[in-house]
Amino acid sequence: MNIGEAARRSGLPAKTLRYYEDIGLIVPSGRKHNGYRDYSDRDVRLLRFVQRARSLGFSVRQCRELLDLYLDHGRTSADVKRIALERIAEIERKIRELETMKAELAHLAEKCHGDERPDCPILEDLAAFDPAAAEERELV
Amino acid sequence: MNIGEAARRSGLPAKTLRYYEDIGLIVPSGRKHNGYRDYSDRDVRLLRFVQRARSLGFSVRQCRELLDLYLDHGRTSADVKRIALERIAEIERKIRELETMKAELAHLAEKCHGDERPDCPILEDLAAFDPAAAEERELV
DNA sequence: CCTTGACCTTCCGGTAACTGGAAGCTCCAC
DNA sequence: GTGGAGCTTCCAGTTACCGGAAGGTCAAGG
Repeated sequence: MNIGEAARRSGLPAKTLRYYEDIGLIVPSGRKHNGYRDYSDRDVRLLRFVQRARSLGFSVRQCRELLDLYLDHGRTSADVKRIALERIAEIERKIRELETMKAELAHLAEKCHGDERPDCPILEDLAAFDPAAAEERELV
Repeated sequence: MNIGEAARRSGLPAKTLRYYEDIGLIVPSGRKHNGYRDYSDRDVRLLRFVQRARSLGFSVRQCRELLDLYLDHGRTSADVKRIALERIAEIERKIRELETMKAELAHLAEKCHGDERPDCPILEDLAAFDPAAAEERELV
């Protein structure tokens, strides 16, 4: 099938399919006489696999690993689980980071009147930032 | 002062200071006779301001807005607060997205034995992904 | 038979916010 | 005067694509 149909069936833009071919992630089975890419049903299954993995936040590199495991019948589920747990840990780190930012911002926003006057605790906080002190807090 | 000293005092790499000059975010007050960048204490204060704002996850574009407000004594705190609240909303969106990913992954990882056998619910989930059905779920 | 429009091709540039590195100049201490 | 640290500019690479230009292909309709 043509790239457009493969795009529709996989839920990915045609541009992305070309990109995945470029980087060697998923290369269509062949080309038609006219030079058009020819995707097989299997190709579409792999594309969907990657689409789902990407939607869970796996990087393209990780998708490649997962795809390799998927296609390797000698894999162990332990290998797959390890990647998933790493991804979970990564997500948790990111969430903690965002929660910290949110708490600091919320604290500042709360103190800000948000009126027509120029005085603003948010700007004052930004302006008072001392990297040396911040580093010490991090070391504690 | 030289770029190295300004970097130390602001907590940013020298490379970043050059980058900020390139994009016109913070341009050092002048140059010395030898062509070296010359940062003033005020420049360092602005660099710290940006460093702190970046650490709260503001984009460089948003940093520019905040910096403009900081330097505009005719600003209103309402403008600043609006930017902060937008950033908070953005953070909350991102956290929700990550929480969803984490929940799905955790669910899959839990079902996976993680042993030496190849059978793996994680890979099965990825392989069974149906973009049409996923889209319908989204529309609900 | 020709045209029109949808679809396909490749290639190039841009995104955000830097980071790394090469080639070359400057300054200071020994 | 020599060595090393620090400075300069410029170019390329990172991630995962997206937008667009220039041009080939195909099927349907007049």
